[in-house]
Amino acid sequence: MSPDPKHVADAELAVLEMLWEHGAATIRELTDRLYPRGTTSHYATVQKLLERLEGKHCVSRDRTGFAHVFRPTIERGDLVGQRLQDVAEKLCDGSLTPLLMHLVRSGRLTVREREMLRKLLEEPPRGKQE
Amino acid sequence: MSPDPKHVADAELAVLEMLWEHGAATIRELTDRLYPRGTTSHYATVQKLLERLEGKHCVSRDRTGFAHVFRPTIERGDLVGQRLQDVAEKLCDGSLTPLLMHLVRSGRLTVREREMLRKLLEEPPRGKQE
DNA sequence: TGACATCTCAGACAACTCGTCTTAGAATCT
DNA sequence: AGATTCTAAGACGAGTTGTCTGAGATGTCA
Repeated sequence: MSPDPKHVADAELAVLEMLWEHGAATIRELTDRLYPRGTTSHYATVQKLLERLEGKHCVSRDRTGFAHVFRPTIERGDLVGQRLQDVAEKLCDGSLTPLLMHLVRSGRLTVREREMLRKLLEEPPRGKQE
Repeated sequence: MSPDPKHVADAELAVLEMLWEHGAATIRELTDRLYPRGTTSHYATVQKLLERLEGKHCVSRDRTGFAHVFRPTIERGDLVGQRLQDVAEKLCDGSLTPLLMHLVRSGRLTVREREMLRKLLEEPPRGKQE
């Protein structure tokens, strides 16, 4: 569906974080948060970043009002999944297994986290069959 | 100690893959593998990629012979770890746990992978081995 | 020994990304 | 009307990436 999951740059991500936190916001609101005491330039920067995020289908733009209102169209988890997939494709022939191995081995999980993971693994057998 | 884990680009990665596969090789050998029927330009390309990989401390160069011999100084797993850490830092406040959670929850794992993960979670009671 | 092949080294080059910034003009407010 | 705030369009420098050129050193061989 989404034709091209393009990479989200750092400054773009900072804007996205703000949107995740607030749900919806105008350029002005985002600028005030990201660059307190921000100048016209900063405003334009946020504007450009949002334009690019829109092009990457990461935010939606409501053009009905005077000032457009932006909303995130993806969640943090989506981005995480996309990046993990990237790593797997570039380094592991597309397989997520090596990532799993690495995470479990060097992720240094607490007892609590291990327990939670074990529970997660019991529940849904709705993975791919293969 | 390693001052800057710089990002390894795609073409550089292709060279690294060859080195992982063969252990050690000259520019000529790598060029012949990567660009069969390669021209002088391709040779120079591989040369430049190796130079950059050396700068990123991903390969070592043996200058004793006429033709230098290159060897990988990192493994695939190191690169995987580095990239996972990148994702964690950019998106999850530096913690690797959310990545693991995401993999388990997102249903992209095969039954086989879930089984492996379950086993991994049983085994080591605590701590890292060395 | 001289011709020639192969190597290293240094750097140019275009395309692209990224964060920033300027300008022009339209819509809104007081 | 005049000042403010918005959108839209694009320029800009810096950095990365993959490719390529040329010069000069070192090797091989008739």
